Amino acid sequence: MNIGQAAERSGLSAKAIRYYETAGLVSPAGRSDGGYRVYHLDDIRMLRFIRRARDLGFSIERIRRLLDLWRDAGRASADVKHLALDHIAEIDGKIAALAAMRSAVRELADACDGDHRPDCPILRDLEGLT
Amino acid sequence: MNIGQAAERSGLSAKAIRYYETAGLVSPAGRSDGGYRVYHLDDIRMLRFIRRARDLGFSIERIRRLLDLWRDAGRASADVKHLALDHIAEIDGKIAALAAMRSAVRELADACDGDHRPDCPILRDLEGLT
DNA sequence: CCTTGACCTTCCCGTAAGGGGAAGCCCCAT
DNA sequence: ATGGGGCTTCCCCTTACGGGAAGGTCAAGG
Repeated sequence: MNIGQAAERSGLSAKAIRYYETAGLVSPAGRSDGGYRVYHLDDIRMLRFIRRARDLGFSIERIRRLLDLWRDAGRASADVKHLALDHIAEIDGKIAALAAMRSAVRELADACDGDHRPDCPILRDLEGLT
Repeated sequence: MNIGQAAERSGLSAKAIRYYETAGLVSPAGRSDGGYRVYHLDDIRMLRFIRRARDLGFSIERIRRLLDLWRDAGRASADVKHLALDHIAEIDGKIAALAAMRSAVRELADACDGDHRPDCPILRDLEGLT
């Protein structure tokens, strides 16, 4: 099947599939006589794997390692778990940073009347308290 | 003062200051005879404003609007508050997305023994349940 | 006066993960 | 054979800068 069909069946875009190929995530697809990329069911399975991992927020680099483990019948589940825990730690870091910003902005917004007058604690904070 | 001093006093990098200039966030700095950018105390105040806003996660585009309001003596605090609330909504969206990923990955990781054996629910999930 | 070294300038490339779109083949049906 | 999709590669765009090259400027010291 062609890339359009592969995209539809995997839930990825054709652009993304080509990108994964150039990024070395998937090995170059075979080509038809006319130069079209050709995909088989095994490829679709791998593309769906990638899609699910992307949905879970895994980076391309980590997905590369997940795929390596997936293909390695002798893998240790500990290695997979380690990747997942690293990913969680990264997410936690991002959430913490966002939550800190959120509460700071929230406090400023709460202190702001939000009326037609120009006086605003938000701007006063940004101006600097020093 | 030169850009290095301005950077030090504002807490920004010289690169960032030049970037804000090309991005139209700040008006082009005056130049010395030798072509160096020259900054005054007012500029430092604005740069610190930008830095604080960046620390709070505001995008360049929103900071542009914040600066417009800051300079507008006749502004309504409601407009500033609106920008802040928009920002909070954006942060909330990101946090929600990250939290959803986190809990999904967490569940998979919890279900994984993490031993030397190859069997792993994480990979089974990524493979697709269908 | 000259040199050194720190500082500054512009310019270009790189980031993550693709999206958008152009120019040009390929393929199938009519 | 022709029309219209689908496919190809290629290049630019995104965020908010960081890194580094090539070269100009400035102040201090010999």
